[in-house]
Amino acid sequence: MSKADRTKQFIIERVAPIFNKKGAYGTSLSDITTATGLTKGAIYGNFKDKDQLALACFEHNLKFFQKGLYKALASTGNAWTKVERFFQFYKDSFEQVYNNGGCALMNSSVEADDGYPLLKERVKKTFENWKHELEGIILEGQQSGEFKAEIEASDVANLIIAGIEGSILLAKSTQNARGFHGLLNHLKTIVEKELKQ
Amino acid sequence: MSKADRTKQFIIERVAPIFNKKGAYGTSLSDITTATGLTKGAIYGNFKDKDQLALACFEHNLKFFQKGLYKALASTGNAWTKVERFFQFYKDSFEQVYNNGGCALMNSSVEADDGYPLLKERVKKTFENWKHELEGIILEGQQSGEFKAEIEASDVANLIIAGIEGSILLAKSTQNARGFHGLLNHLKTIVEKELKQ
DNA sequence: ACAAAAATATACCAATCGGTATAAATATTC
DNA sequence: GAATATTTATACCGATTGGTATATTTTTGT
Repeated sequence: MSKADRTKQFIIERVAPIFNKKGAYGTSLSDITTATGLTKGAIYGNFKDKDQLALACFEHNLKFFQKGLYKALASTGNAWTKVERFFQFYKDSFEQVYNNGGCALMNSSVEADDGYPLLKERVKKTFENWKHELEGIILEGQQSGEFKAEIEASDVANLIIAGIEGSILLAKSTQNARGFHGLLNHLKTIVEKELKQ
Repeated sequence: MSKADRTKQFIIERVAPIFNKKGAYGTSLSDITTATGLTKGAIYGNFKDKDQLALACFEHNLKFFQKGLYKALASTGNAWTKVERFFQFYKDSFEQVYNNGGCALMNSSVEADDGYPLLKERVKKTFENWKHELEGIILEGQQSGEFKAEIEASDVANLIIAGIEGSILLAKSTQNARGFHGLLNHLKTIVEKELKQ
């Protein structure tokens, strides 16, 4: 790993939480130099411009979620266990998400929605990918006879995503972490009823 | 209505959608003067500073939702009809919300979350008020025997809010309006099952 | 350890930012 | 319609913005 690669990584790690909190527009170059202790020269030596750094930080913030998703997916056990592990991941990491500025996907979506076409496309793809993975688990459960055959996997996947994102927004807005866990439990119970035979 | 009041209103109406789309940080004074056709002098003659204008625009954007909420609440009929009308309001106005930059409450929450303490507090209060109103309908339905006595009104209110907000986010991010209506129907069915005797 | 290459710091740029003092123009009141 | 009060336009302010050319320092390969 070259010096440049290490510095790149260092910058991303320091700056990613700030981008998530203040947004790409809201974070200034001086925010970036202060947070890293580096000068503009170093920043622009490693990233072409602010947009590219913002994109790299988005990917970094997303990795956290993707790891959790794939860990749940890769877990042994039946389909419901996987869904359950996925919910558990959100329960376990809520505090960290809360302190990191909230869900990076939601934040980026809101900021990119009416501008930033590149980031907007990345957000879209990530949501679609997320949905696709959840759908996969549900279909798996249907094929094994664990879940009801008549339910629409796509609908339940959407419900889970919308429910989780909405819960994060509500909990963060009202500064109510306990409410988040209650909501997630409620959502899990609903999904369980919809899926299980 | 004085000239100033009319101008204030004119500015708010022109600028509110821009604030909702680009955010308070993201909207510049030149955006504002371009959108209104007025000069800085006129803007600052009617609003103390950009923050005050941003707050006024937030209130304006919110009025739209509040009107829909209270119209559903004030409607005649039993509790479930009110809940149903509330869902219907979101179905009816989704296109407009979509074109206006999404849910103002979500957008403001995301931007204000780590900064803007004044706006953050307004967002929090609005969510809490929203929840309180929904809770009221549910309790009303429980008292009349229309809804199950054992369910927790607060939990269902939270679920409705989180579900709707999450649905807006998902639909807007993936540019899938049909998905929004599907999600809302799904959510309504779930809520119906939870509430009704 | 030395030379070449790469990475970082410094000093600067034009453009734009939010905001204001003042002059001009427009409403309002009588 | 004239006098006054209010509203809007003009011209400017210092500060900050993202970005860059160049000098200096630090890695790296030998």
